[in-house]
Amino acid sequence: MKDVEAGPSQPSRAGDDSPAIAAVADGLARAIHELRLAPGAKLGAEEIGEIYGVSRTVVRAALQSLAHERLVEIRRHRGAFVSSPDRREAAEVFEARALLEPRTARSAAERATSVDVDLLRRHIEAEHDALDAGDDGRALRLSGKFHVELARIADQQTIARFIEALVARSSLAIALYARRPSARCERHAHDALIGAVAANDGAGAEDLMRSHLVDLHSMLDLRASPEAPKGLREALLGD
Amino acid sequence: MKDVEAGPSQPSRAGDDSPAIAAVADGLARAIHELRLAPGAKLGAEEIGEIYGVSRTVVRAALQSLAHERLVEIRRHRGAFVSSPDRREAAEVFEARALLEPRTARSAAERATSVDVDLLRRHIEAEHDALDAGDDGRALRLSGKFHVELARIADQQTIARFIEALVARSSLAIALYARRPSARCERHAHDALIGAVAANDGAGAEDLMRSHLVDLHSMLDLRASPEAPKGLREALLGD
DNA sequence: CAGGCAGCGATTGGATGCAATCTCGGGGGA
DNA sequence: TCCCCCGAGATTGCATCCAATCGCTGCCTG
Repeated sequence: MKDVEAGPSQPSRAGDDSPAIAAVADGLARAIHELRLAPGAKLGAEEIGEIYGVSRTVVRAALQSLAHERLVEIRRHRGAFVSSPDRREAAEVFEARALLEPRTARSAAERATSVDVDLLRRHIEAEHDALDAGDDGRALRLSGKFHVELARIADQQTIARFIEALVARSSLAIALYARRPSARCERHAHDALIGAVAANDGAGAEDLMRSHLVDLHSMLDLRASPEAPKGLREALLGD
Repeated sequence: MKDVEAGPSQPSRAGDDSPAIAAVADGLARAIHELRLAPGAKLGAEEIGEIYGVSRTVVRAALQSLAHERLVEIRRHRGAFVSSPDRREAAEVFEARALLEPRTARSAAERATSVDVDLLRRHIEAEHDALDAGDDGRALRLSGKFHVELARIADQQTIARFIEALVARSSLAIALYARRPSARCERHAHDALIGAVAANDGAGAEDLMRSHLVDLHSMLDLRASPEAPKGLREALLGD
């Protein structure tokens, strides 16, 4: 399972940042992705540095890296916080995914070899295990990694990187705006996608991915107010 | 012209990095975008800090920001260099643009108001001026900004940011692999696009953008050898 | 004379220190 | 009683400083 955890490919920051910076950024990114760090949570530089045993310089670099991916938000002289995208941003993330992923899934299906399919199957297996174990956070992260892996099979590193960022932000959107915390429907969608990929059915994979994204999007409540502090009265009496 | 230079919107780093960092990163990005800094050029931290009157800390942050956009490449203990994408990466950039931009151009055309069209017209005008003045670098940068502006008119900040990064890397690809340095054909393409946008012709804008991107892509020589265009040095030192 | 290797200079990576700014709590005034 | 103002504490931003690593020059050896 560990091979699936780390993934056969971690180009996220391996080529760019220093190992120390990458380690901190990766740890934070994983925590955010698994929703162990909720949107809006404060990320104190000193505290993180103490946890990881590095100086604030390294933490700072890691936070800036994450800020560039819009995973954290840095406010001058205020510190870093886990990004909490408003409904508009969340909608934009899914619009971008709708543009990128279906065609990428088609390419992946057309190019996939048996080892690629095996990798995806192991991925799904780990995802199911996490779901059955009740570890929703890990299941969510693995579910996102599935999409990234698909883009990588499509042999599109650039797009894969975009999708990686979009998937991460999708986690935040799900955390904030999901109607139900259940991510169980992903199971079938990903299974079906693997089927199309294994059969090298490009068109099928494209369609499945499109509908899968529509499902994901419709699972969120992205209408109306971004913050919704309309009236104190309704806010307090309503719920 | 200055309004077009700076643009009505610079969300590039305004919200994220500190002003000093953003200034350095922006200056470097502009120089790279205008090809005043050739791919492979070394970016010494000390020198840049002296130029901008800031410490290496700030320069370092700016370089890391640019590295995250794949505009510069940081090699451990070796320094930062202007990224020189190989043909594969260049092709990927255009694949990604082909996925994102046509649909975005459609949305832009459908949503564009008269002020948006005016903005685009001023943009084109500045681009033509730069071309006539022989300032190919500025023309190239403005030409890219046109695409970003279109995405912004489409009201898609997330996609606009992706396109911004892709356009910047396209400049590098053009610098490395352009068959002819002429960017004159963009003139007509952008003019035609403005026409479709002004007429709120979404489908037309989408088609025009698609063919425009095909033209751009085919203007490059992305076949065969991944490297060794000029210096033995880079060819043998690899990647 | 060519190839390998050790020492040196230069540059980067990271940690610490100081100034600037924001948050939070208490006191005064309306 | 409520609101506004202000001072202390804490945190960030940036500059400076030290250590680690790389490239280069010169020497030695085969």
